[in-house]
Amino acid sequence: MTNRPPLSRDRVLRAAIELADSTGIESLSMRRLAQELDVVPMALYKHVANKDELLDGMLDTVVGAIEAPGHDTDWKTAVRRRILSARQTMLRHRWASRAIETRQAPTPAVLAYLDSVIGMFRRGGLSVDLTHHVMHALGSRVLGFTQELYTTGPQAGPPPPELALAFPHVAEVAAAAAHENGSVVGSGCDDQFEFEFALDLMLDGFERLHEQRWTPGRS
Amino acid sequence: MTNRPPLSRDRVLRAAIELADSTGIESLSMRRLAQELDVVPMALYKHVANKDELLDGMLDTVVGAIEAPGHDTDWKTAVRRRILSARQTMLRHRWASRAIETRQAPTPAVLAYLDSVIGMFRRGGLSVDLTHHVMHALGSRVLGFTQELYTTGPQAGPPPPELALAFPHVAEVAAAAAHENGSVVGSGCDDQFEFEFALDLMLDGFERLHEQRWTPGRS
DNA sequence: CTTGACAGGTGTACGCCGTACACCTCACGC
DNA sequence: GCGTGAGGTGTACGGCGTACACCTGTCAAG
Repeated sequence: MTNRPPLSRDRVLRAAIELADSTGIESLSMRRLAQELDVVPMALYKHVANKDELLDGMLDTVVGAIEAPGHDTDWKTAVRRRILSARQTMLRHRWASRAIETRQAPTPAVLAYLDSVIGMFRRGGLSVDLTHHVMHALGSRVLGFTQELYTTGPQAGPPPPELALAFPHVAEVAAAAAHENGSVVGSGCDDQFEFEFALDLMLDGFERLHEQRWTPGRS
Repeated sequence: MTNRPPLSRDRVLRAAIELADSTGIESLSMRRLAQELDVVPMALYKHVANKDELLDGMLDTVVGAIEAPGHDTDWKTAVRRRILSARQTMLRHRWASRAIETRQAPTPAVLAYLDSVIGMFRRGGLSVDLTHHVMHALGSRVLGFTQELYTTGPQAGPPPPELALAFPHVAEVAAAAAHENGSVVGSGCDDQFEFEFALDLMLDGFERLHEQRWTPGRS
């Protein structure tokens, strides 16, 4: 009827992100999104496979937009900058953190982001083992919010080779995790160990702050 | 028809938890739950107000079941035990962590649990300020998983008095947070500060581990 | 014993959701 | 001129939460 611009996967994703930003992820429905695009609901399915795939696409778009800082400093401030940058992105799209946790498998953009952060630790000289546990300790704080990111799915021990090429740092850490505990088969990391690693790290930090009479003025 | 035991709020909650445990929270519907209880869907509404209230009830039930350890040790091991105990509970009900994050207001049982953990820090001598930031740093790790627990809702500055009576430690920390930043009105804590506090705490911990050549053998 | 109130289970119906499937339309290469 | 395929449409189905009117059995008051 009206002369509206033709749909495209990109336009669909963009509109979906905008809609989720403004009205919340829970009220993002295919029908509502179609209406926003002045189109019949089924038209969307010519551009995204289904709602899950739509969410994956939205997530990949926003995570892919996290800006990467330069590598011109020490690993600690580089990581700090990258994570705070991720946080800014996540604050702009508050539905994203929940959506990431809900997905069962990380999207390529999330994997790429993790790979880049792991790379920072490795370039800083941290061992593969330490880097692995450090990532668990950060949890989803690495993405600018807080929650368990590495769900212990039934993934096999060794990573498939094509993943190793695309995300070398992820693959390296995953391989080390598979070796560290005795069995080659199995989920690869000891959840309980990771949890206690992070917990003790924080409790030790709290204790240190307490002993040195920490006050809000200076961390 | 058959002589089945009469419904009750408790039986409904119990069945809902069992169903969520076995088939996942996403496939827990009022209709499915009613069918499990051999009852017509609308019968449930005589015992729970609606699905949200059902979820709150389920959450309160499982969080209320976290066992409280004795106070016969230092604060650090006491907190450690309590959190690991919470983790065991959360692992038994894997839907619970996601559900807690989804709720907008913490249920009474969650508040009571937070209050007890805050009490441990305070009894250990940590200042109100430090305790406040420490709770933010722990995030939802304090409940045995990882994610942001203290959503920055539009809550007013000073806590209502009845809350102060029921959860004195929560109230104390909330009051301190309201004072710490200049304005009495407003959300009470500086999200960015809390995030960086926790992030730096962990990065400092990582650095310390790296410098002392940490290996998986000993934390 | 009658009655009437009330707690608790029922049946129907509405508006939302995701999406399968058949269809229409129209630009474009042959 | 015509097939073909990309892209938008219309209808329909099964599932969801739940409003609302209804029925039924229990039990205290009269």
